[in-house]
Amino acid sequence: MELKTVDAGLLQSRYRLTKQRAAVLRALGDGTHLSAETILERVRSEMPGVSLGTIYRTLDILREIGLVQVFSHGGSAARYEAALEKHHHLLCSECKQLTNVQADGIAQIAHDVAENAGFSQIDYSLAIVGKCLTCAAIPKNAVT
Amino acid sequence: MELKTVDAGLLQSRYRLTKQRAAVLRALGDGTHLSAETILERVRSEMPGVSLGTIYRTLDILREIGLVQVFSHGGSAARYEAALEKHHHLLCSECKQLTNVQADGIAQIAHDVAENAGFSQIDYSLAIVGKCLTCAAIPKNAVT
DNA sequence: CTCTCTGCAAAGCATTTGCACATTG
DNA sequence: CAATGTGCAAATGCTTTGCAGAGAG
Repeated sequence: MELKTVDAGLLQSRYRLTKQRAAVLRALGDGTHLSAETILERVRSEMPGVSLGTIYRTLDILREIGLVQVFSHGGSAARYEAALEKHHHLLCSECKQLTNVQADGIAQIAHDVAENAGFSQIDYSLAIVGKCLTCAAIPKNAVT
Repeated sequence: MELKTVDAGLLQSRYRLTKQRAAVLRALGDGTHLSAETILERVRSEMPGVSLGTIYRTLDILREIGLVQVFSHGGSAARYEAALEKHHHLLCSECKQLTNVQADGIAQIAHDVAENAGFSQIDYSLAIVGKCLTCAAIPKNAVT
């Protein structure tokens, strides 16, 4: 992801390009599925004093503009990542590891269903949950 | 959904069939996408004094046994419903109304992707988010 | 009778928000 | 300079939990 593209995205919107927002974008650039807390740490490493509130506010704006994709499924903290290309998520129910996957055909189905219901501004996300190879190999009573 | 089936499900497990659990099952029987709070109200109408903690504990057990399906997407409260048949969800981003939809073809795709990754015990859920007809008709600056 | 469950209230966690000051364009 | 963004800390909302007494099998 080019930072210029990102900056442009921000600039085209009614939002200002601040140091903090640039830092959040940089933090997102080289990682996937980061929690707000992790992003805060990354941003603080180069800019101490940034607050968690700002991280959340920024992430929300970025999501609104379409630069960030959020994975929020189940009770735990949401995960954020740069919106590079549409993809879906494979989540291990045991170790909670998230993997990006392509799943062609979903777009068509989702749009059909949504348009049929009269919905507009359609988005969709498929979460596939299961037990990954590694976790499947671990006996139930294994001591961690 | 037959209550007997449900009871059997509970009995087959290591869990006891208490008045509260039966009441939660009854509350779920004739509704969809209920929040824990709503379920609490319903249960209390016939059994005052039940606590929210018990509702959550019960719902979690029912989910574990497979009698209840949970929809938990984004920040707001989770929604619970009896696990009748596999379906997906259409969520209005404005009014948060949830609708069940069928989406054939997803099962195949999800299984292919997951098996390809070596996953087992596969489950999946597709959430389609958009703006419903009603909300699309409301102008942005409408005064509520 | 023993083991599990419940109500209560407090705690926990992720996220949001009000406010006065700092910063951007 | 006017409008927007930020840090801080308190508030919120949903969910979980410890505990002592109640209930199921």
